Amino acid sequence: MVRQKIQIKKIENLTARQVTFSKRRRGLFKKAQELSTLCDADIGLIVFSATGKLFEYSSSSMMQLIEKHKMHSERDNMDSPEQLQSSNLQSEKKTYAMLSRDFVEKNRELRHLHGEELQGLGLEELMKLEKLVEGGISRVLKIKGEKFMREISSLKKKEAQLQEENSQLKQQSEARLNEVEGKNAIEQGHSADSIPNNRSLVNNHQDYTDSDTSLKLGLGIPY
Amino acid sequence: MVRQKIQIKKIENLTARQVTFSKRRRGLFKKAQELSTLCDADIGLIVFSATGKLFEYSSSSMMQLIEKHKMHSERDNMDSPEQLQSSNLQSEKKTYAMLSRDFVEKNRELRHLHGEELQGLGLEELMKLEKLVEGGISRVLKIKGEKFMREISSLKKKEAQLQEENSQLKQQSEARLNEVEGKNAIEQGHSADSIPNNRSLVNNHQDYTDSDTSLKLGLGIPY
DNA sequence: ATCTATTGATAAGA
DNA sequence: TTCTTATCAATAGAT
Repeated sequence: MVRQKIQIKKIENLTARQVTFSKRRRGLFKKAQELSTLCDADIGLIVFSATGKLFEYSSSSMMQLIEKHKMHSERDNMDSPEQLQSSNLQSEKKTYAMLSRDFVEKNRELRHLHGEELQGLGLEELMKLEKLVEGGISRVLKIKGEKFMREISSLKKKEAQLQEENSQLKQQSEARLNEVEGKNAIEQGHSADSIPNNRSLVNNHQDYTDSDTSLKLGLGIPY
Repeated sequence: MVRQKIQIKKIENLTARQVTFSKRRRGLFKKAQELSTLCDADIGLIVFSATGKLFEYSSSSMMQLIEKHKMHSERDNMDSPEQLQSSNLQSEKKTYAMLSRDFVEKNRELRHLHGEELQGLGLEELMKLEKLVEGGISRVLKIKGEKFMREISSLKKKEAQLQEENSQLKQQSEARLNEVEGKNAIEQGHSADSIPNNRSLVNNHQDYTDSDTSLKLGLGIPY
């Protein structure tokens, strides 16, 4: 189709045929892959060269694709009168058929809920669908709202606790400052370089059990 | 690849996707047929659209081709010692498993879109779901709105037509009244009990072709 | 393999 | 769906 247009008939020259096979095979596989990607299609392509070599492409699993294909062709052909097959096999086929029918159905519903393929529907159906999707979003929003509320209230609780702890720590700190100053006043002149109050600021609920502040702290915080 | 080069990724617009699917599918089948003819290759091509519709091409018999393919893949994979099960059965089992897994998945998604089984989901997932359902309802509402608009405009058109018809019928009626009165004036005394104007009000476009009113009526109303 | 002149395929729009 | 048209992509023939 280029330097000179070619006829679509078997290429007699072996070399030319092999070259063309290689080139066009690549082109074909590429096109198959593109179609599968662009249009979300499930594609299987099997090519046997004249020499019997196998080349294949499939967008998912060739096996699955072939099974799916079998189901389809069976469904199409099976209104024929000769069902001499084992009932086991028959029931399996029925199961397949039902599964695939159901599958197609569910897919359609899914696409509708996603807002696709709506052009063919009537006003009645669209309004039903609207109710359905509305119901869906309202429930989604409800759950989301509840989650947010829970998260917010838990955060508020934590905030309150932290503020409480904070103010109590301030009181504690001031109390200690007063205490230290008092002691310094009493011990004035006895030992000038003593450092009696280098404990950590928190984790001291056992200390000063006579202090109102420490008591509240120990009760209010679970961890 | 044309008016504008496109990215090879899923086409999001449904209509565009369907159109592209249709065009490229044809192109792909043509290329497959050409390769088969030119290079004497045995080719099978199976395409499932996103909606589950099957399209297929094969240069010989699809069944034969699939059998041939099975033999090849078996030779490649089955050099293991234990081929207790027929590969046929194995592949069928796998297909079952995949189908049912897919089925469960789709059902879960459906229930989520319906707003069910949301308790286990995290905030992130819920927000994604909200977007999804929002997109769905907005598309549903868009289509519904368009339908309503079309219906409304068609109703308005009909209303205008009916009003036009109405006013013309009024004119006609008055014209006839005048005519009758005129005739009565002329025929006064000749035959007192004649009833010359008891034809139906509508469906008389052939009558009074010399009357301006009737002429307009005949032109303006299509039925 | 690589190069290109040409034909073929096709995206966008009607 | 089908047609048209402007472009991009595939590829026949040569090297």
